[in-house]
Amino acid sequence: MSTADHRQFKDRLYGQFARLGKALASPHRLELLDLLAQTERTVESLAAEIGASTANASQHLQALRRASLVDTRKDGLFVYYRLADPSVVQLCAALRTVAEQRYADLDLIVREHFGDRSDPEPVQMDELLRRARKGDVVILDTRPAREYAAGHIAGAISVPIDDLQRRLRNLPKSKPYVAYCRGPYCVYADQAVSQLRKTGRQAQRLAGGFPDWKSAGLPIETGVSPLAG
Amino acid sequence: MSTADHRQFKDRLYGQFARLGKALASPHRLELLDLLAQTERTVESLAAEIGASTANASQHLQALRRASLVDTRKDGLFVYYRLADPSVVQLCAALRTVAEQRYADLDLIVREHFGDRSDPEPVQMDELLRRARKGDVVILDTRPAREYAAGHIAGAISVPIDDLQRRLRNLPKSKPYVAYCRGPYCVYADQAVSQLRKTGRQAQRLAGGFPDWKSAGLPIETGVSPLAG
DNA sequence: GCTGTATTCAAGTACTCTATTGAATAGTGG
DNA sequence: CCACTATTCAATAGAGTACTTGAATACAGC
Repeated sequence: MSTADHRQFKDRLYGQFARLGKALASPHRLELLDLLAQTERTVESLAAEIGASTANASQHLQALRRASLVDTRKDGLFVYYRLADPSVVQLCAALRTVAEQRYADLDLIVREHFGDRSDPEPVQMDELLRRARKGDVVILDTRPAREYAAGHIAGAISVPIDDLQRRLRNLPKSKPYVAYCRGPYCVYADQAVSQLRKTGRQAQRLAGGFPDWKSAGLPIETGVSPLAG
Repeated sequence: MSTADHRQFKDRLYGQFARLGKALASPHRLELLDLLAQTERTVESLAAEIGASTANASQHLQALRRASLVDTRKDGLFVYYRLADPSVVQLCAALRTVAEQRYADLDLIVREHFGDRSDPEPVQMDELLRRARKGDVVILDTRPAREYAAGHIAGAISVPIDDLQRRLRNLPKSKPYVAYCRGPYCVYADQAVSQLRKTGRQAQRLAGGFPDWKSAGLPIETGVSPLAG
């Protein structure tokens, strides 16, 4: 166990950790991970969502795969990418936490885009769980139907944000609403809350998104909604 | 809230997160963060420990500072670097967790350097806490005295690994030992366990290091040992 | 086997990051 | 004020990365 051996060990050890760091060093790759935290998806659909060419998205996805952060599954013509491990979600959450603690810029960017989000206050996850158990709340999943089908908060109904206006008439006016979406920086839930409140309904957004709920070990379901349409 | 606005928002948002990723993309910087998780240190001392030139270490430290992961304090001729926030420790821990889950290489590298660590089994943190409360264990902090002074497990005594051989005669032979150090990939605790067992003592290492213990919110103390010498 | 499509590969250019070297800066102690 | 030291800055060459373009691959359906 010479000094040189020891140095070589540390270089190799931290070299492995840096593989992960390198994979996290690109805005596009981080956005891809956030999308894959919802559900597996094809290259083309991911490329369209992040506003990059298919070839470029494919390259980034392969970089993530080389870093063992994602896996693939082939189905006919399509290659589906998915997160390789639940711990990846927690790694992304840890990144988010540090950024929120330390980057004033982040707060500025978010305020500029969302306006002041402090009214109404978001509902915390444990509070939503309590209210859901008492049954005095309607939980809206505002994500695309595919993502709802791949997993959603137990008891939530699927109302993709683009369908909300059309389906408003079928939603009760008396009950309070809690809307959620992909995560704290996703706009869907904010838009849903805004639309619901315009119609006189009581509505708040959930503090986190579905991945946060899931990795906290709170109750989830999969499959399509019996009320869908 | 046009599509273009939305894209610009996401680009800026993930750009901020990627600042963190970029900072984590270098083996040297990750090693520096692990060292700073123990205590604040000067540039030169960090440079020597990671085996890099002072100028090079300084550059990496400045990169970490630009990413807001570390802060500095000037004292006379020396600049002391320290972690900017406890959440940084948890970010490093999240990196470690994913690497352990996904990288078989990591396990190989560790086995090659440490040999088979499964004998004796490391003690988990909650178990050590229980045993410490009953008082039937001697907790050894094998890190350099400076790091012990900056913070250590409550009740631990400071025996830097280089002093252990010399101080063996003053350590009781009847009690069981638990040694800890900087973290799971630090050799000090393993070396201490090996030396203690050679003298017929019962000894195990702690599963994590001091930063893990601290960020788990378990009891800690600061200051020099009354028994030091 | 042929056609059409999703994905990957390969090549090229522009850009960024890394480590080294030697000089510049800022502060201490005489 | 001077000598000394810890740290940072500046300049460099080399390595690695990002995005684009166009071709190659692999598979489904006919």
